[in-house]
Amino acid sequence: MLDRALTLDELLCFALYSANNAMGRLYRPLLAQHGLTYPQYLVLVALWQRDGQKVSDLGADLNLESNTLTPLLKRMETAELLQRRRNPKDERSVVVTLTDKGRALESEAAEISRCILAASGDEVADLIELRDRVQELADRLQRAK
Amino acid sequence: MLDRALTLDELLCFALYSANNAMGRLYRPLLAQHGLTYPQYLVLVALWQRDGQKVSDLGADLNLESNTLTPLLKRMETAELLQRRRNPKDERSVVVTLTDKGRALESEAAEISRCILAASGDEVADLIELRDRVQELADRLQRAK
DNA sequence: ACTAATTATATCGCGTGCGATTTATTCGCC
DNA sequence: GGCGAATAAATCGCACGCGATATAATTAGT
Repeated sequence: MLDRALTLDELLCFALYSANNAMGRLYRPLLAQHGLTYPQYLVLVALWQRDGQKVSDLGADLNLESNTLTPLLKRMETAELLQRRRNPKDERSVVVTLTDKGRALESEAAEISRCILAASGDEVADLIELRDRVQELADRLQRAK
Repeated sequence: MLDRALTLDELLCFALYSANNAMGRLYRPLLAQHGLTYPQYLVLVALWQRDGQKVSDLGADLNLESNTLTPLLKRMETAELLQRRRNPKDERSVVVTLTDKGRALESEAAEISRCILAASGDEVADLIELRDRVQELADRLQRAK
């Protein structure tokens, strides 16, 4: 019943940590061509799917809070990828909206995904199953909090 | 053959990103009790398995480089978890060795793993299979670089 | 044995993640 | 309608990851 310290290779958390870092290293040069970072790209993906979200909505999508999102979104606003405006109906919240430039990048995204897919090798069906299993784990860990 | 931008839910990279963040949030309070951060814990795991490694060896274990490891190891040295000494045989390299304090923490590690395991829920066999699949992916991404 | 190339760490700057706290706005209750 | 509680962002500080570069030690080639 687990009475010793596990090795790196035995740790699920380390596999996730390694895979996430490796994924980031793969995305970095592809995204840098468009002046994006990895989390900025994820924000764009969320906004392509549904534009005009509040900061807290984006936080729910990405499992992040304003302490991470606010500075990130400000940098993206400076890069003219999106706009941040106080909601007139409720001045507490801030609505995030894509600019033309931010929307235009969507057409480049498929090419990036193709590059990642190629590097991930393997059968697409296997990757999809892996994705779903990892996402289930993420959800379980989230709830365990 | 993938002619559109994927949604967040479709992205394997986002599943990994979420799971890794969630894992970190779960570990944080457990590790904080011992004054550790998540990557510091991974360094300890590597050293418990094999003490007296060079910085570059640790880098190979963890897939990190000196730009990340050097400051991290310095903080751990300040916390008296380990020692950093130039190798007398080759003054370019630095050998990292656990202190008694760093070694002593190994006995606490099993308890931490038990907490994480509990939060990960599910069958242990499933988690092991997931870990291996994620690790395979990490290796594939690493090689694709 | 000199020197260029290589190797091993270290340094620097930037963009996250996140705990802790603050500020601004709205809601709830009397 | 006034006021304390709740809600939404923002701010601050710290520890990563990593690209780019610098520094120091060793090796290789002649």
